[in-house]
Amino acid sequence: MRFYAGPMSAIRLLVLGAVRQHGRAHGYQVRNDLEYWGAHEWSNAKPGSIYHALKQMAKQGLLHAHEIAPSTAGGPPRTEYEITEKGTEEFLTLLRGSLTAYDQRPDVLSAALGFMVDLDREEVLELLEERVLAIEEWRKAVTEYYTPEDGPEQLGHIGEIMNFWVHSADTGAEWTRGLIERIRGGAYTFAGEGEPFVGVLAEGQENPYATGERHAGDAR
Amino acid sequence: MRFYAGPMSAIRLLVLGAVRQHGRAHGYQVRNDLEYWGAHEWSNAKPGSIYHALKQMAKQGLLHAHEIAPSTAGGPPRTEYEITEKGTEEFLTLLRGSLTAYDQRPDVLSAALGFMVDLDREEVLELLEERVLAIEEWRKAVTEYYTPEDGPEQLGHIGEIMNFWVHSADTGAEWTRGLIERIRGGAYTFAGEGEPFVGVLAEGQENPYATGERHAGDAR
DNA sequence: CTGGGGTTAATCAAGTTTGACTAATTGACT
DNA sequence: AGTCAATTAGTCAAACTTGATTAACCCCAG
Repeated sequence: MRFYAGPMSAIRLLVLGAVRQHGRAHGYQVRNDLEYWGAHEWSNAKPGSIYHALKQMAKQGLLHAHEIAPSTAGGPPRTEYEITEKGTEEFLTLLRGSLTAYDQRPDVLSAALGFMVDLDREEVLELLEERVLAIEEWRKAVTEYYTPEDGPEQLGHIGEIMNFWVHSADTGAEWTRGLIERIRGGAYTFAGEGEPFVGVLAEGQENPYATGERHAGDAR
Repeated sequence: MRFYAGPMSAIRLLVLGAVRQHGRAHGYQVRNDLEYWGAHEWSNAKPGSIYHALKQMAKQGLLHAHEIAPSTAGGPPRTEYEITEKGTEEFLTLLRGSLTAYDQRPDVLSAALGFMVDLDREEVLELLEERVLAIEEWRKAVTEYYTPEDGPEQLGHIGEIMNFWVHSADTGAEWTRGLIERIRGGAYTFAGEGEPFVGVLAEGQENPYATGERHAGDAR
């Protein structure tokens, strides 16, 4: 059921999606877009990780690297990337998987939410319904497995750990149901429904959510 | 507000705590305890990470390594570790920080729950109250910062990302309040309250939650 | 016309995480 | 006596992440 073999962080999805929306993008542009979405707050989208992901995915044929174009706006020459056919497939696979699978890493779902409008409304609804089912199954498996024969008191305070997971699963499912309702009710503009929502910064546009001072407490 | 500089994963807290409970432990013992607590399901407590953490923390003086003792039960010779004074301090700092700080990584809180009984009941209550406050502050900062002047509709579907964080924060705070009530109501046995709950496997005791087949769906 | 500060863009070393692998010993079954 | 599987214990290369640093270029105050 795991769609992608390897560490399932959000970075690949984020970078692939950013490059895809631009058509052609260099690292700094990707970095800026992700910052615009606040991704540096809730995911590991830091410069090093972004450049690493770009190179790695270029090596794997998911991106095509256009060798150094001289910068038009100061700074060192830059490498531009375009998504390949294989990369697009990977993007869609990751996106569908991240919407469906419950792996309790909030960054993965957050990233997927940012790109969900790249799919059909109907498909997103199906995927989210599947997500709810996956959460419910997960919950059932966990509670059955971790309940000792002689009652849950046997676990002592350790039981609070399970309690916490289960609570997270339940509230996660509840939230997903809410999202399903909003989408079913006509919210947002999905693929093939006309003018898409613009989520990238145009060349030269200033970033209202620019980085710098942390503003959201200590949350990473 | 961040108590520990460096990647705030749960592994150091888990390993320090496991060694501490044993008094003296080798890597495999730690690995087994963490498995017993289900930590391999909800954290990065995999063999490689555990052995790495042991070595690293020994290098940093948090653990003292007793060089190779011949194994008494098969397998290659093993290195035993004891926690040092510095290590105990670090453990308590990490533990307090993990209970207090809201960094939305469920594994950190889970690990802390497992060790909370190593502190006084009163202190845990204070730390958890502080956690609730931290969550509320975080929420306020995020909603204020990410609300465009011309109304939240401007964000389009991207707003669902924030909505998701905020929902997680709210339900996290709610759960914490529930835990506070249970603890205040006398649940569990904390430091200095007599017979502590035994959370480690004795030498030779079989592990009822032994690893192997994944049982909890695809959750990592 | 120069040199310090900011912006653009990317690199690097150090540390961490991962999944797969190695290796030693026991015990059980031939 | 031999060997095969399971258990015990740990190592390793490859990949990933991080924070700091580098490097090119622009602007403009002095």
